[in-house]
Amino acid sequence: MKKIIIFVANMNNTRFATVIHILTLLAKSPGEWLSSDWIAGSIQINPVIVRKELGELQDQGWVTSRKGKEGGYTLLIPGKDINLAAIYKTVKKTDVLGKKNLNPNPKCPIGKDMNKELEDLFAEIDETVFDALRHRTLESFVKQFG
Amino acid sequence: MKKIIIFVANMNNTRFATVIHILTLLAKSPGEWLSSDWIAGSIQINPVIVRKELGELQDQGWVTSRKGKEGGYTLLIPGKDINLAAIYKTVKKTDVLGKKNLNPNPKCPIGKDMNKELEDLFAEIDETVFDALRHRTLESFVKQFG
DNA sequence: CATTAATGTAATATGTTTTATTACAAATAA
DNA sequence: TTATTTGTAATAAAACATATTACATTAATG
Repeated sequence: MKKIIIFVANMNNTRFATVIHILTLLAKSPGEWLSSDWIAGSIQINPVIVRKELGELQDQGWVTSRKGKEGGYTLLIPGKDINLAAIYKTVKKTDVLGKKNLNPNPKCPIGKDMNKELEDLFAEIDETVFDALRHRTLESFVKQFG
Repeated sequence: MKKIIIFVANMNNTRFATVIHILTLLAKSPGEWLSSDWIAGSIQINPVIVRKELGELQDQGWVTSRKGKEGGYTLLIPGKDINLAAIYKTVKKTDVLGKKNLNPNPKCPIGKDMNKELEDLFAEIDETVFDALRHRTLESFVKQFG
């Protein structure tokens, strides 16, 4: 699947939950082909959303798909090779601390430098989250399920 | 200002940026009364938004206000006594990793436990962010400005 | 080779959240 | 008394997220 992404505005707030749910199901059934309809039934969301997220997971090289009868999706790599920071990055569209205001007043001595200072702070906090997620893997997450 | 909050649905994505901007301006002018209009002019957002955020900052006990001519807002406590985790908590409405899906399928062995597992993970990441923000203060943030 | 079932994706609709705006009562300085 | 400011409700507009419909394409299988 090839995509040229010009600009994606939407930050889907349930995307991390959705994607880790999808990956958990796939990791629990290695070698099997799960359909978007079946996966959607577990999450109880629309199957088109599931297919879209699976498109991103294919872009990451984690998943492949098969069309037609008996088709579906399956994991290409073991869960221990997918860490949660990488999963988060596939769905993350805004900084952890949110968005900056677009036009702080350049004539105000504070306003003119605000976004530069926030840039540094926001980047640092994002890194903190990545660090915390990096040492966790899909495998360790999946192991928690009975 | 007393409020009974039944349920607040809105998570304003620029709220952290807005609130830290407001607090920075107040901290840079100790003892002065800044109007919501003047503050809004620095951020270049609507003054009503500024007054709403200042309402929350008053609830925290950090700020007080004065109505009427020559009125405005001023800081009640020094910037070193306000840490960024506390600021984040005043505006935070969702977990860092986002929202959970509402109704994972209880008949699915994965679906039925998903939100419990996500709950733990999401709480842990939130704590990580609080920890990173806790050792920074408004004072240290403000000092960065020329 | 017709049928069935699945992905991939566009287009559209609906719902939710965020931000801005309008309006005005209440307060207060001068 | 006038001018100015907060506090807040109500509404509007914009942005974002999710769901739905539709259908071309692909592939297994009887």
